[in-house]
Amino acid sequence: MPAPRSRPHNPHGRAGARRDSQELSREEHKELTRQALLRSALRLLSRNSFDSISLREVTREAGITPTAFYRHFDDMEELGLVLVEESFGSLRGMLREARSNPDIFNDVIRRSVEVLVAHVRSHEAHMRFIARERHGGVRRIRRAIAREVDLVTTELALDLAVFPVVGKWGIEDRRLLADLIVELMVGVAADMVDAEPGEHAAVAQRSERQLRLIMVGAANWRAGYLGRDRQ
Amino acid sequence: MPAPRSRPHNPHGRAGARRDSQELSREEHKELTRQALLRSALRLLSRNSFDSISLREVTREAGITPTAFYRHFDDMEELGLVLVEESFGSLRGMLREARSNPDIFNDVIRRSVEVLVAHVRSHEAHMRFIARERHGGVRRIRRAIAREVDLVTTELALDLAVFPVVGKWGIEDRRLLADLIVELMVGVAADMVDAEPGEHAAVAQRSERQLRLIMVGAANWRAGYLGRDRQ
DNA sequence: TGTACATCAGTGAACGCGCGTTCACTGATGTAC
DNA sequence: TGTACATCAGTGAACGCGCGTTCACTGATGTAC
Repeated sequence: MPAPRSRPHNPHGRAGARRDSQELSREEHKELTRQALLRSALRLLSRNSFDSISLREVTREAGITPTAFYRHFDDMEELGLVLVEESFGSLRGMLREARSNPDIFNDVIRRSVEVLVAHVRSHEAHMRFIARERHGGVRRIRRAIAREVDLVTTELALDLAVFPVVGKWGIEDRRLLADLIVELMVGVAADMVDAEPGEHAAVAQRSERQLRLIMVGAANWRAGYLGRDRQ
Repeated sequence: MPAPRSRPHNPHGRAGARRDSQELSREEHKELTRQALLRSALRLLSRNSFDSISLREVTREAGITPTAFYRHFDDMEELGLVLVEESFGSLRGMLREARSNPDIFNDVIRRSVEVLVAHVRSHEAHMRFIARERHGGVRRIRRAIAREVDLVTTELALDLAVFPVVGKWGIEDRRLLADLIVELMVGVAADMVDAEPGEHAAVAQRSERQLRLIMVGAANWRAGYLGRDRQ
């Protein structure tokens, strides 16, 4: 006869079950489980792509039964869309700050790369998810990521207005430049999450130099180069 | 009682079974089936990522039984690696030609973009596969794609030696530039396979202008910009 | 040319397994009085 | 403060299904004589 379990459905059990149940409200407890599901999915996504991980795997990893999943998300796709939001949540703020902070105005390029590198290090799983699913097999997730990348690009294009030379360009040309920079940044993030931690510095240095090359191009850009004659 | 089938295992049956069996050797017939498996996988990969399509789906699409798959490949991963080879096979030759052909030397940028765009149009499924699996969930396939992209980059870096200004750079700096260009090109291919055909021209024009911006950067590049002081 | 035999691409049944989703349920937490 | 009841996060059994891989097989193609 198995010993009776007084608390049969606390997924945060492991070590702290009793404390959880004594200290957390039902609402807080539910939120913890939700976070556990999201973290579990991210963990599985570091080895597989989104459309190949299963609802059951995620719940197993989170320590709850498959059925309980539906208390938190309608299906896996909804969970995936939340992961997209999470992934861009803090990143956009940090990038904007890196560009606007007057202290670092003098070397925006180096600082922007540093911010990105730091973000990739501290949010590795999220960034890998973005790199993996940006062109992945789930249309709605691809679209959600494209929308977020688009927002970052638009913000960068606006911020470029305060820079010398580039600031005098039209918004369309600034967007072209912003698009190029963002594409490079996404590529750098993708390279980093796939590289050994020891290679991070080399990847960062390479991308910084590439970014400088782009800026040299921008600084020496004349209307003719851009094919304005076609507009 | 079902009618007896005189040719029970010709997967190319559909319309031409009799002709196949009369005209093709066993070896040729096997090759046709192999091609059918590869094409079926590509078709499925336009909607899902590699690690979520199943061996059974591929054989169903190809019109053979699951068991027969093993006459052609050890497992799905081996088939995937063949797809990587196929995807880069013709592309590398075309890109090299676009750069070396003297007739087009005068506008290498425009012609390179045109070649890429034409290739994406005519090999859409292959290019989507590359974009999707470049950061996808199967390590060996990621590695195989990275190796191929690396080869393209190395070849471009070598060919850049014959260009004015850039030709005088060291191989490392040329590789940095080549890497930037290839990253942009891969991004363009990924954008195109995800875009409506009607948007292809706009994507191509945007990338051509971005490529010109990079070239302006290269033309005006001085050692100091590159952070040579660190080497 | 015909015959006897070898090869091997493709078949079809079978296996154990993990999947997503349903359902009625349990029992701790929360609320009304 | 205590009691009776409502809520609802998580349970566990059950379902039908598609999966990868095994196995012994079939019969057309290929080869030796």
